[in-house]
Amino acid sequence: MTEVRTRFAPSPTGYLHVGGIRTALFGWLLARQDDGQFILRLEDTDRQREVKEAKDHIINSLDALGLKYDEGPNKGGPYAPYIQSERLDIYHNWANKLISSGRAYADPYSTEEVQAFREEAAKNKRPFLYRNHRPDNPSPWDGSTPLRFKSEPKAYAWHDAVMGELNSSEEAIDDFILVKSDGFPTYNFAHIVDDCEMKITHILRGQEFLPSVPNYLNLYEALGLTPPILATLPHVLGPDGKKKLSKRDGARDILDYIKLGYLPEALISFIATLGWNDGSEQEIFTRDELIKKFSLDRVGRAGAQFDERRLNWINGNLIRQMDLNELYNVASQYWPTEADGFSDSYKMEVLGLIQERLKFLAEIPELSRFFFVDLPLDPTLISEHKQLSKLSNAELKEILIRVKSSLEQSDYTIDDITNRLNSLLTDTGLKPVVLFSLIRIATTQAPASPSLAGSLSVLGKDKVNARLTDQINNL
RNA sequence: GGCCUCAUCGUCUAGCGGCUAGGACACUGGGUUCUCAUCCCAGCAACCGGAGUUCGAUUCUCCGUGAGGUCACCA
Repeated sequence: MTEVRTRFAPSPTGYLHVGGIRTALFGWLLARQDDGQFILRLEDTDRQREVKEAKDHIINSLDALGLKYDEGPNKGGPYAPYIQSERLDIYHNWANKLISSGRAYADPYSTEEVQAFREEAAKNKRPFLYRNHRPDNPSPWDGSTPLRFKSEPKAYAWHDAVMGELNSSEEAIDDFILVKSDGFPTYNFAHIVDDCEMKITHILRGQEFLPSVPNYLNLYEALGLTPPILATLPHVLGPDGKKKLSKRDGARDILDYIKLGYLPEALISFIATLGWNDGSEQEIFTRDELIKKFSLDRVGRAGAQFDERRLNWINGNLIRQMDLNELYNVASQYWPTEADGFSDSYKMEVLGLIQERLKFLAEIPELSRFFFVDLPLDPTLISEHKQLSKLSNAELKEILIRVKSSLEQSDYTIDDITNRLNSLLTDTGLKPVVLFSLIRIATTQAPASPSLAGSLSVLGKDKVNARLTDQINNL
């Protein structure tokens, strides 16, 4: 058995979204689990749509997710170059083979003429097939016109590693363009040549290519090649649950998720389980588990809707499981500017308190700001509180004064603060909802915060005192 | 319109002839001395329709229906 060689072959026309990454991930998993090779190949044969920065952006995206490729641009390998625009002579060699075997010919028609054929077919409600207009005696190809494949229409039945047994009728076969008049090959031609040259064993790609597969099979035959294993991945659907996820409809750049503080491991697990599972009731998989367990025949055949809420759950789950030091390291760029100048140990304590409520790292500022800066007094926190609003300012003030005098004597360990809070509860006879809510509001001025004793302990005596005083003076 | 693919809770899915159709996310209710969150418990919620095969169909077959994809000198 030859080693597994999979490839991810995006065209550098923009960023990568969840759908594209999933194709890359599955190929990567296949290669890793078999100790094979994962290849990145850039399919830049459309010079109009090419975006300059896209190449680096794609490479950065794979890198951010830890999907390292063994061969590809910036890396090299035994079948370099891995950028199609640098392989033009290879495609022309293969094209010449087809010309000599009589399986390719110069397209004699202008774009307008072909368009006219197409419209005529549409008017007659007939499917348009270029081969119905195939010229009898085409002139030799001089490269100034498209080179077309001379197809041999027939029905096909083939096996797809995901979809199972597929078949097509001869209407699916047509004379498609191999080489464009600008000398660049089409995807339809170039990918077949490259996959052969690069010894690719599995082709993974989206469902949108399914209607073209019969044409590819026809071309493989004309070239005398055995097709690799074909695997068609169903689309990842957008939020509406119907159409495939697309940049046009606002699909997010995968790097945006990274910037928001989604962990690569969470993204990997989430994306892998979009259409795949191992049959057990496990919900989250580590990278190693995926490598061990992934298989194409357990990939679902229906499109899967992309649901960010599930991603949030996975990410929050992994954040909670992380060791605090480890979390602190990955969180370093997410602190609010107000945190500048605070010590690592202080920030680490803050992080420890908010860890369990983070869904993604970019939430750190809103959840932690009051630990670093005194927020302005917000009277509505009291006036709109269903219990506190019943008390007069004088009563509130009296309670806070007692709190303050007790806490002034605390050593500010969590245990001591907890004990003092409990004593205050019995001494004042107040219900927890009244006493604790008041203290929390006075010391944070935030609608939500971590546990009271923990927050007070981290804030420290000076800040707590000052904030209590401020609240008392403004009642 | 032709060709192709798909179809289980709102969402991701398990199921590969016999199950009270399972799990998770989300949602709702309750508990954990304040809030938000975590955690625990409970609840809500699905086999697109119709034939056929079979003792028995979510599962197999066919026909519908619905959804999507594709019919480029884009990939």
